[in-house]
Amino acid sequence: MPVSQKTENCFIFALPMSAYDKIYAIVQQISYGRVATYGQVAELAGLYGQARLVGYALYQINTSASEIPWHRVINAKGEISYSSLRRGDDYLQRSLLEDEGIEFSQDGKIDLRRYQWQPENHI
DNA sequence: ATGTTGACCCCTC
DNA sequence: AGAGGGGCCAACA
Repeated sequence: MPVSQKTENCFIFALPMSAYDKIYAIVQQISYGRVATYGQVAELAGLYGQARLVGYALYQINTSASEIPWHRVINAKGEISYSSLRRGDDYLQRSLLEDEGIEFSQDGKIDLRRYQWQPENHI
């Protein structure tokens, strides 16, 4: 029984999903009080090397009242990615993370060794 | 149909 | 530690 290309790309999910849906599905799993990096989300979604796509996917949702914890995604340097395009949502992101007990260093960085989310191993 | 732009990442000086 | 460059690819003009 040959496996279709789409199914093969989608190692966690039974049905084919769009790249964005894969990204959202991963972000939804990030625990309270923890953070994941864009690259980490991409890789877990089966999109290795496409970290930029994660940023773009989150850009689509952060203004709407979404149940996706978009604020728990930061860059590989442990920083919030600031951009004027975000119209203040980047500053909101820091505030939301601090509300979850995450501490920032003086230069605005999060210690990934302390706060990075480790996904549960699935069988 | 190109060309440009990013909430990115990694490597090399 | 900071800059530069290549890779990535959907969205947009």
